[in-house]
Amino acid sequence: MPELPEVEVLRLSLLPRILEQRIERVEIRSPALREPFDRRALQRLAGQEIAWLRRRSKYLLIDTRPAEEPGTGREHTLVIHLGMSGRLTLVDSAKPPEKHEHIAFHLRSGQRLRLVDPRRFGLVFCRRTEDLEADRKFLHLGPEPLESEFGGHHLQERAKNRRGPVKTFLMDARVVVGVGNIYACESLWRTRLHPMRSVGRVSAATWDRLAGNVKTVLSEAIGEGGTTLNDFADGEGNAGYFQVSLNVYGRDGEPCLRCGRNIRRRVLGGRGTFYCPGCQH
DNA sequence: CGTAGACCCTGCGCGC
DNA sequence: TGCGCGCAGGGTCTAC
Repeated sequence: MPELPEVEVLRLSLLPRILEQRIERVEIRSPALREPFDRRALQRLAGQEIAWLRRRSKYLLIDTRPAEEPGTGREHTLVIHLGMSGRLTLVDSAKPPEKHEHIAFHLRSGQRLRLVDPRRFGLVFCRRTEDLEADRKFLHLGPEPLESEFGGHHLQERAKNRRGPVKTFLMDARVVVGVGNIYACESLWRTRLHPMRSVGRVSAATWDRLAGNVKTVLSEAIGEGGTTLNDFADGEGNAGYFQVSLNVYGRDGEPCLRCGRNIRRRVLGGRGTFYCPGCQH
């Protein structure tokens, strides 16, 4: 479900609704997602209040602080990754749990923030806020694509001494974070760049255009509330609209909107890859 | 070191 | 209506 825009949309929708809320109780309903829940660490969030919401890569970061005695250095951060099928929504606490509801944070408002994730590729853990950056999950991540440090020059530098198709490269979180399968396909289409093109045979000008298109596609998707294919929803359960703006993803066999040739699908790095054989080179 | 492939898991839509 | 198959927006680990 979620690439960077979906997580950002979720962050923005949840922020005004849970900020300053006290977490009264942590309800762990399953033993594990992608990794086992650390119950003790997660239970430390009970009694904390939500200080801010951040996003790094496709991780949603919920910063908390002690509801009493603030500034004592006991700030914790709840880290949530939605995997492929995760949905994080705010519902009334009286509402009965849904199938695959693995964890819920009961708030003072009488609502609970719950994670529903059928495929269980998601991840939830808790860290001291000050230890977060050093965590293995974050240590080797590339820059945020919407920050100024990301651009054509960065891509070109990282492509040195590397081989392989440009699409796989673009989806490598050590190169740049947040670009998943949908937005990689869309960015390459806009750049007229073939997903199989070797990274060693991409010009500086093309790296520039690609980086620019990554920024454009992601920004537009955030503006449209994300892409809802099956199940994405923001914190209130609202679907996104960017799927109507998709130019190649999922359009296998349909004519290219730019040149009319039929869009093709092939598997690259184990993922369905959509491109136009007529105008992507 | 970088790269390719397997794997984790459930649900859905399709063809038969 | 039911069954089996292929497919799915992510990341990590292993073998080479």
